[in-house]
Amino acid sequence: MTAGAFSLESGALGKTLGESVRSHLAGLIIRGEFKEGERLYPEQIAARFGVSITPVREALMQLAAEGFIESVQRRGFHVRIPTADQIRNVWQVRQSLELCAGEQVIKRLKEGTLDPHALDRLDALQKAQLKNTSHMDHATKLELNGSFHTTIIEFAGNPILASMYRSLQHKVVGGLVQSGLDTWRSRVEKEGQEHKAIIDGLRNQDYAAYDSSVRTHIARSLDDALRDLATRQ
Amino acid sequence: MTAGAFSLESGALGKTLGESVRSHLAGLIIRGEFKEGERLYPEQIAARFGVSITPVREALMQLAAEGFIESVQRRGFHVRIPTADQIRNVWQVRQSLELCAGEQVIKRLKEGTLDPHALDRLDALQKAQLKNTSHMDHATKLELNGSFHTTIIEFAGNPILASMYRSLQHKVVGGLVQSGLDTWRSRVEKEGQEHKAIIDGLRNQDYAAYDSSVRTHIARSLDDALRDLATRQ
DNA sequence: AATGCATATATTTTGTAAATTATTTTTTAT
DNA sequence: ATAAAAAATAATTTACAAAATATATGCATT
Repeated sequence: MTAGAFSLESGALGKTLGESVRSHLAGLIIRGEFKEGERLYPEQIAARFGVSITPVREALMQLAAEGFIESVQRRGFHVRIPTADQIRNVWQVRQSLELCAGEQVIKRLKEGTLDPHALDRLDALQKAQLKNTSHMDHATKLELNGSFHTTIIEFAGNPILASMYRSLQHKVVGGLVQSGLDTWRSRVEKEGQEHKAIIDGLRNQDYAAYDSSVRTHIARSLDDALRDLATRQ
Repeated sequence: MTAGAFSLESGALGKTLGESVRSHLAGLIIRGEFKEGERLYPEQIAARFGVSITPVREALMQLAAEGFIESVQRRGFHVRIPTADQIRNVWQVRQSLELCAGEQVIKRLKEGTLDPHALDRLDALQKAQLKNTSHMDHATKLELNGSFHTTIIEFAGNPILASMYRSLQHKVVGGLVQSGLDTWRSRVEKEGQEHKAIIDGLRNQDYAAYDSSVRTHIARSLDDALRDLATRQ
């Protein structure tokens, strides 16, 4: 009877309260609303959202399982601060999964399970990235960049691979840093060329070419990520 | 079946109740105590363990996040029934991660970060697998088999890779089937040879050889897994 | 007087029980 | 036989209680 008294905005359609809290918090973390290493107090969050502690706790544990935040026994939840080694490790696995995806995409192209026109979406993404970089906020730029890789992963047609890749991305959201615009612009150029090489590898169904362009791209991307991390300190 | 008391306190030092319940349940699932697709009722489990529902729910959600079981909104928790496609997908990612690990292990051997004697542990595991297969229960056999691959993953020195590999293994525990002893014996022979080839690839620091022996092994292993699945229906 | 240890207190996490909400099944009426 | 309504079942959430940890305070010792 006292139902619907709370005002936890946005699509709470058939979702549980814990789920709503989870997606809200994930959004806040991605937007960098919390400082790195900041502790998240269930009680405060509960008060902020106008719900009790249980669903908040549920959400926090879920986020910890997904790698968004870190949970220490009896010592609460903290926003992850990835170390250089962790970033290297994530990039290493990322490379492995992207190689796996490409191998699969090429296989599917060859056996006709995947329409070659699907690759046009990659072209579109690559071009969208090259223009309009100035009036985009950090989150959008990162999202656009991420979409390119996520799309390739999706084309592999392996949901388990996709979910693994996603959870990998979550592990570093706390470490993504706002780079200066000048830095960004030169990066976009390189990234554009590298992405183009990756698309070509897929389109020509040439795994060797795909393999080497992915490795080049990942290596450069790792360098940038490590540089960003060092800048923050 | 016996509604006897489960001693959760055993060695529960520093662990929370939810954690104890989680590991107990994980053990039960691995041992095949639950039927495939069986629904897990929090209330029943709580009664069985003599605790309240909250820690049980916590454990179930944790297990769902790890891929042990499946959770459907408002419809409870179920033991996963992997489909043939899911098994294929898992094996595909498994292969990718094992290739990544091997590449890293060889790199570490070359740069001297990993002692070549570490590989002796793989020899030991391989030999242990070949003998004493008759008086081992299913779980032990699977564990021994799994250890071989897990050890290689560990040698890569990438905790994130290791945790991904682990969660991948969880995704199929519900689908592991008790094979007949005769079937098993012939399998062990093949597996032994394949594992030997994999070790050789690493020891010779020959990635191409490692790559092809892993692919051969995974392909054969996938065939067996799919055959097991088909046997059950 | 300063430092280290021990105890006490306050804060936070974890666990319980009960209430609420959603879903499924059964019953009843058309 | 079908559809609607009510009851039963089970998941979710809340509020409250307990357990555990960190922090602060005080006393003793050097």
